[in-house]
Formats: sequence, C-alpha cells, structure tokens
Amino acid sequence: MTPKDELPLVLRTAYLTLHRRSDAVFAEYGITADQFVLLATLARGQAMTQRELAARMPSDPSTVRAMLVLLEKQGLVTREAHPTDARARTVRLTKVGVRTYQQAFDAGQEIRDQMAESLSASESRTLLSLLQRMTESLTESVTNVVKTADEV
Amino acid sequence: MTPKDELPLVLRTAYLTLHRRSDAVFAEYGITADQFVLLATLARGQAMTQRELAARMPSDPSTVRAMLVLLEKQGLVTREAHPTDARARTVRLTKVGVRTYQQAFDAGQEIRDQMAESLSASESRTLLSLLQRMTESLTESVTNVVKTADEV
DNA sequence: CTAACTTCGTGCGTATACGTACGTTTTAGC
DNA sequence: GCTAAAACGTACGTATACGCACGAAGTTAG
Repeated sequence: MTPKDELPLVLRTAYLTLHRRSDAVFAEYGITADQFVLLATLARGQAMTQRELAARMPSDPSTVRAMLVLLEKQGLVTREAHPTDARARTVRLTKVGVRTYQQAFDAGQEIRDQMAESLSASESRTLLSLLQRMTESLTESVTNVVKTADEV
Repeated sequence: MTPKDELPLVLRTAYLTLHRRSDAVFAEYGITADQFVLLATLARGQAMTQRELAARMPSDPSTVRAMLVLLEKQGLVTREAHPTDARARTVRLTKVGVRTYQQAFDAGQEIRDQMAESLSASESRTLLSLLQRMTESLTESVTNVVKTADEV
C-alpha cells in the first residue's frame, strides 16, 4: 500500500470529517456547511452571476441554483436581473446574509483552530500548498495524461 | 487570509475535484466513486456487518444501506443473515463484485498517477501524514476543545 | 429472570453533487 | 443582418450524506 493508493481515501475521510463537523456547528445559524461556502464566496466579490459563483465555489451551476433558491427563501441572498445580460442573474448577499455569514464564520473559528491544532504554522502552509498542487494536476491535464498513456 | 482560514476551502476543492474525476472514470464500469470506496473497503476484510462497513468507509449507516441496496441489485454484493446476531447482516463481495472492483481499481490508476504527478514521493508521504493528523484532531476531541476553550 | 439500556438495520425527510436536456439570449462568422 | 455556435439559467433524474425516529434483538443490572 503506497501513499499514492491511500491518498484518495485519506483525502475523502478528511473532507467528510470536516463537512460533518461544519454542518453541526453551522446548524445553529440555520445554514449548512455548503451554504456557508456559498455565502463566503459571495462575501468576497459582491454581486456576481450564478455561473461565476458556481465557478468560484467550485460547484455545479445546477447545484448552486438549488442552493440559491433555498437561501433566497431564507432571505440571505437576492437574485436580481443582470443589468446588461438578459440571460444572467446577479446574486448578492442581503444584510441578513452578511450578518449570518459573519456569525457563522466566528463560530467556525473553533473548527479551524481544531484542524490546525496538531499542525505547526509551517505544516499548515505545506498542507495548503500540497493540496493546491494536487488539485491543479487533477484539473489541468485531463486530456494530457490520456494522450501520453499510450492506450491500454 | 491565513492558511488556517483557507485550509477548509482548499480541502473541499481538492476533494470535489477528485470526486468528479473519479465518477467520470468509474462510470465506464457502472459504479460511482463512492461505490468504489465501498467495494474497496469490502475487498480488504471480507464479510463484515453494515455497521462495521460504515465505520470503516467512513460513512453514515443509513447512507451505506442505500448504497448496498443498489449494489445488491447490480449483483456486486450480497447481504446474508449474520451467523450469531439476528439483528445484523453480513455483507460480502460477489465474484462479479471482486472483478468489477479490480477493473475499476486499474482504471483509477490514471487518477492516482495524476494526483501524484506534481508531488515528489516524499511530498506524497507528507501530504498523507498531514491529512491524517488533521483528521484526527477534528475527530478526537470534539469535547476537549470545548472544555479548554474557557467559554466565549 | 426481567427491566433498562444499547445496538443493528430500516424508513423518511432535507440538502448536495452532478449529468443531461431544454428554452432563451448573446456572440461570432459570414 | 442573419444564421450558427456558445453561454445563462432552469428542470428532472440519480446517487450521496446525514439526522432522527422506530422496531427488533442483544446485553447488562438488579
């Protein structure tokens, strides 16, 4: 069992563990872990189209739409007509949305602290950087690898 | 923006990227990325209860049940009565299940290679180890942290 | 031996995640 | 300017992910 074989499973376990803890913490504010990610994405870069939002999260546009419908019902976001593009919708945080996000962010500090608890500052930076590189190699060359694989 | 703040989002992006790629590759074999994880868990430790399986994946028992119902329909697993515990069910891979898993594992090599592409062997080990430590600190002391946090 | 507690699997409800197909609008190419 | 291609949002179907509540069976305390 090489690290290469374990990496996917360990990554999965790490993410799901984080997700469960986040859902539990954010529930108090009436939002889910994924809704928090959406709010956070909106919080930095006010007003963007649903497409743009989906690309930044990153999530599927149809998933984002479903989330927006729920968040709009809760009054945390608005979806106005786009000023120049009649196809698009401009998504924006409401005041309540901003406040809810800030409160949830503060509550989430507990989780972020705990995550970094057993890691030194330098290890945290390393982990961040390795994860980003891994994600990039998984994203970039979806076709490259197939081309160089020389067919089975 | 400290690494601590970014870590959750980067972890999420890494996992979702992996998950999407995996689903795409495994689709050829008629299984999903998560079903692959279930099969892999069964493949090492033949015959276990649904509870045990859920604990090892890790996933929620009710989620695992839903997955097993589908996999049983496809003939990849069986759920027999437990020999001594009338409450429990013993889950096992069928021959087809074993073969499907092996084929999917081989196909997944492409992804595992690509993940490790931009990482040295030593970096892969580091990433693995840091992820495991992070997961542990998130798991272990759900109560500890609260106790030592001294109340806000 | 029985009552209380725990554990196993199940059923139900909600939220995500994505693929695919579709209608509408915008952009490109000529 | 007009048609073809691309982009935006939507609708629908399937699979996860989990929480919660429930009945059945096992374990423990007295």
